[in-house]
Amino acid sequence: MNLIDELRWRGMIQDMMPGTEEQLLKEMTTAYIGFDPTADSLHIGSLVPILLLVHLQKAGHKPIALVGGATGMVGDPSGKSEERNLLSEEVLQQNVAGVKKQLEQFLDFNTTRPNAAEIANNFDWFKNFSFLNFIRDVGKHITVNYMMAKDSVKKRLEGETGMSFTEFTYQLVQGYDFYYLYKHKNCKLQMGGSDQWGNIVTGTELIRRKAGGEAFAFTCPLITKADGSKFGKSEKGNVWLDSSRTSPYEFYQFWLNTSDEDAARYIKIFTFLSPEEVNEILVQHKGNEYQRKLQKKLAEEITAFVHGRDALAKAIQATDLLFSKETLQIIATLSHDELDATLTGVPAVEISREKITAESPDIVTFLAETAVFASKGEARKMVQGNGISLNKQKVSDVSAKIDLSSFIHNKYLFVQKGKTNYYLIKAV
RNA sequence: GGGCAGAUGGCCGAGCGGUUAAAGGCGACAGACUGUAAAUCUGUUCUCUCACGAGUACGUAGGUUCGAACCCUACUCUGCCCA
Repeated sequence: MNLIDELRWRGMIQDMMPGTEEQLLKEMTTAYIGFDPTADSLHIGSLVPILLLVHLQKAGHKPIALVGGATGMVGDPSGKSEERNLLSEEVLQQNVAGVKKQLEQFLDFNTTRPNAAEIANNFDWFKNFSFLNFIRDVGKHITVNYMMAKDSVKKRLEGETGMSFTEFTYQLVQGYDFYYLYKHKNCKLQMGGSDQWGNIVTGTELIRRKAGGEAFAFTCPLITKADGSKFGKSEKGNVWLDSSRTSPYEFYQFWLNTSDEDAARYIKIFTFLSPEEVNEILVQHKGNEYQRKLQKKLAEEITAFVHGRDALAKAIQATDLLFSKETLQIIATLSHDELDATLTGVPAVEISREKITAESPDIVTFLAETAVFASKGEARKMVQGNGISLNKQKVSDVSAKIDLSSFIHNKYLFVQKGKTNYYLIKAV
């Protein structure tokens, strides 16, 4: 299978410019994707573009990951119904550094290879590009009529929030990136999410008009969930690639909870499994959905890709322990150190032993103090609503007292909020 | 610079002098059912309080009134139109 065939099979191609496939078959092609430095870590929404670059490199082409130090200063209006707030320069620089570091994990930068990956920051070519020069050199080639026809612009003109000149300019800035990379890196292909199509096409247009060159593009569909809710959110918010923000355990859990319908699509998109392997899993899954082999495989593959095999092993250990029917019995057989090691990544809170002995607080106070809940009121509602378990035992009595005897090994207390959210409380 | 419209809880959106902590929807969380799914049904969803209750809140600051999200004034911000 060639690259495009494979990506098509995986469901990763939405739109493609004519000639793209031929270009990729003809020669080693340099291609790029831009990443927005809106935070100092990428989240799983960026996983698809990352994977596109990885697939591209595996197919023998040369990937460039572009960090938008400059475009991040402007703000992409695509898919946004409102004007964005500008990030300060310091924040932006931190973010660029963080994002860069993460991207480096996923691609092969070994310069002995002809298709070694590269990282670029568009701030490098924009920082000394004056406004006047920009509007003369770049702006002159694209008509306002053309720019206004873009969906991202049209929507905002029709909407009621309007659009600043800054964001209106965005497509030109990004378009120039493509032109610049075309000129200086012989980069002929840009990829991205389907929301980027308009911006990308402005780039190819600029290359055509300004350089008389031909450049190509394809986009992948935005990841959706079958129930229509937003992909990439857990009850704690974004799912990040940075393990200090979202632990491998939480990351693994996120994927494990994918619905059947979604998982069947995701396994093609987010893993490198071959069609045969995927088919086999789908066949095994059918009729045995309760075993959730599909979700497990999905979670394993992605967690290993992002966090490595060791982290995956720990995530599975913790999962097996917490969601087992014999959690308590197993724990009884483990030493403190073994427990600590097994439960890496499970949200943990420490509380002083003296405090518990001295106060033996009621469960509501206790849960509020250990930060499982923000307030007593919230904790109370949840206990009354039958949503809290201590050491796997439902507790619905608001006045229940907590003392050291509640702790396993005199040290560990498992608080469960709902069915799936565990907090480990350690008495120290 | 001038005219017009608007600013309500995480979001959308009703309310237009007392019965409004503010309809409805979305989102979020929980319960039931299940497979740690999905769909469905139920409950919760400003803060504090065991609770009775209390405190804040409808862009900001004043004012009118027994009483204001609702009326008046000024200001701020947003959009539209004109110059």
